[in-house]
Amino acid sequence: MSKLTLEEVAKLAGVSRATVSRVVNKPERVSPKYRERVLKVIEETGYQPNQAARMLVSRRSNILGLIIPSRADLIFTDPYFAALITGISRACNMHDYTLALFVFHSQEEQDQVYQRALGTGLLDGLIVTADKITDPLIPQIIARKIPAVYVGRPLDKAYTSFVDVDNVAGAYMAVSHLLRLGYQRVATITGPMSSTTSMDRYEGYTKALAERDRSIEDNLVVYGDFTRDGGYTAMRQLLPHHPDAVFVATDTMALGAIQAIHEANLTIPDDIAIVGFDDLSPATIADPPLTTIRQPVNQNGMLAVETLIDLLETGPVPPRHTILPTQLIIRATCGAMKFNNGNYVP
Amino acid sequence: MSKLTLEEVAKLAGVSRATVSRVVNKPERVSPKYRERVLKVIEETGYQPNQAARMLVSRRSNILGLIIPSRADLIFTDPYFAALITGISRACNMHDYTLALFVFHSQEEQDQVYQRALGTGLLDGLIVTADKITDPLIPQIIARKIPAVYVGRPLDKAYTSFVDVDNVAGAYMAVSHLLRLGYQRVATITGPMSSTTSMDRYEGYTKALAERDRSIEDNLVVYGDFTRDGGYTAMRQLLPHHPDAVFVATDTMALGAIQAIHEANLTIPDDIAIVGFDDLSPATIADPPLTTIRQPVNQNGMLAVETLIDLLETGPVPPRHTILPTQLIIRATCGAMKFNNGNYVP
DNA sequence: ACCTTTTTTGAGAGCGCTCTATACACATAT
DNA sequence: ATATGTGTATAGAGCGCTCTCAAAAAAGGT
Repeated sequence: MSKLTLEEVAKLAGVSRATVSRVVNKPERVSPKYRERVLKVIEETGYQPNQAARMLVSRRSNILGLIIPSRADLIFTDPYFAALITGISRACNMHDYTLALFVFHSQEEQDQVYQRALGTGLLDGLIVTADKITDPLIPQIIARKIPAVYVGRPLDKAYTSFVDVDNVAGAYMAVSHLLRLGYQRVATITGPMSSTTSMDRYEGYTKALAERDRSIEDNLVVYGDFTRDGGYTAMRQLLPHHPDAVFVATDTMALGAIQAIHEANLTIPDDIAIVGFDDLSPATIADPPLTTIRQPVNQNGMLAVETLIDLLETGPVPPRHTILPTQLIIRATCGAMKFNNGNYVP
Repeated sequence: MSKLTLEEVAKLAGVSRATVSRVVNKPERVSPKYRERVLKVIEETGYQPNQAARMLVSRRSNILGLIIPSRADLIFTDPYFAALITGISRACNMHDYTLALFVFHSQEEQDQVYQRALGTGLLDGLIVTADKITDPLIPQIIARKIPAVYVGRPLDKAYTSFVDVDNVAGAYMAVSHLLRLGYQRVATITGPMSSTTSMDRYEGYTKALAERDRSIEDNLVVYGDFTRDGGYTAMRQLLPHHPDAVFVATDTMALGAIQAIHEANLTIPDDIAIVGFDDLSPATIADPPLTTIRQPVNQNGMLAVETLIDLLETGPVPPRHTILPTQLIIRATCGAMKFNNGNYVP
């Protein structure tokens, strides 16, 4: 059996190459008679067009790249990325795009990986998690005019499209909830301040306090690093300053904080109340179950892909920004339940 | 600035297209004089060859596909896959291959995803997690003669290359350890028996018992599903039959089992001892810390990639099988520590 | 100095596809 | 009967690269 090409199929169907191409790409533009005949041959031979040839002329690969500029070992253990990748891959499947994954495991790998992702013209577009605001990646993407959508707000709004959740509002909601419940010394464990996500959540914290004329006490603000261990360490720093409630910027860190609180023989929420952020698996596994801010991570991922595909198909357009809402999920760690027979009415 | 092609670079360097191509691909076959000149132009212009054109003629894409035939939501929350993907992506980076990810979220998506992965000729080769032994994927891959390496032993050894850990030996080690410590009623929570991994671990369990002339008690064998909840449910089924030790086929399930034991107001290891399998994050997070079998997941992933690349470069060769060893990691749940002032000497 | 061998360069074909421009039916209008 | 239009098929160019093969240049031998 000779190599199965368009040419071959055309010969077998007794039509020209172009006709077969049309049957494959825009079947409605071929008369039913020929279309049937060609489809039959395709069916029989199991013909599938060569991607490379197709890419070469059409300049489209139907491959999207996902770049996650964080250390790979952190990425895959973090339930946030798990949910995000799930959403992204799902949307890719839905739209018949293939997903290529770009992560690096060391600083040295970074350049080489970026090169591969940006340089080869292999990818139609890029989804980038806008993790570190100083990452050299974003300027490169802009300079090369590669279609990209960021997950999370990058600093540069003018030249970038992104999808994000309303972190400020979410954090504000969390802290307001604690204040409303009467807590006096509301602390926060933030993420690394090199990410806009952390910045925004911190802003929500300050906003909620400011709105009630509370001042920010420096001792009650500790910087974490998004990991469980980081949350643990941060909480231990916080304990000597006797917070009666803590807004922890991620559920994963909250898990560490809870451990630190338990080890100090304090109870949650009676001695210290906790509100987290994310509402992913750690929130329900936590003991007691975590009051938290739910963010639609999965949906965010899907939306990023859909935005990107839209950008791809409609050509250069002004950057598009989508902000999804968050939601307060009340469980046991904020203490709201105990005020009202286990039913909290805001 | 006109389109940056080989042609263009050749013109700027005052050489032929072929020479530039040679500089890019096999620089040692070009005289230093020309090589320098061409490299300089490449440097200045930032030229990068078009992947599509390259693929078309060389029939190589430098893209590997990773197919994980499990529900996507399970994959990304499972620390096993986290470690595996980390290893795989790392090896891909090292060898300058791009990784494309193929997962599906529903049964309907499956076919379409397989089609995309197998049909388009886009991929040089495939890494497949040999999860479900009945998956239609493997026969398809064999039929199409697509270079592939499986992670985990597939049923068909004759036509497949794979890397795996020695699950039989690992499980045997775990159960022997428990028996040596004197436990009388050693139960097991297995994985789903549709996977060779689960089959092998169960075989190790039976082998250890048989070797000591213990019979397998049906009540002490419960089938789990690799999830934490599954482990919890399985343990609750087991409790009425009073096991004094349990070999749980994965750490994640062990987490659920531990929860069930605690809820029954039993203590670990005094009332029931536990040995897990994997030694990934759940093992150290567990309370008490989990005695388990360490398997080199990360390394396994890297090895899979390296085997595949080797296959790709050396052409059709007989299938290659690699089995990595496992290791017993003694922590608190097996009770070994308490026999000897916290120091276990086997 | 000339011929042979070896190394290096260049010309040209062609990978499999898409797409534009052109040719060709066939139906309808003149 | 010829002109006009409409839909549909084909011819042919070309996407950017690699690779073979022949030509040219350099090196070595007598």
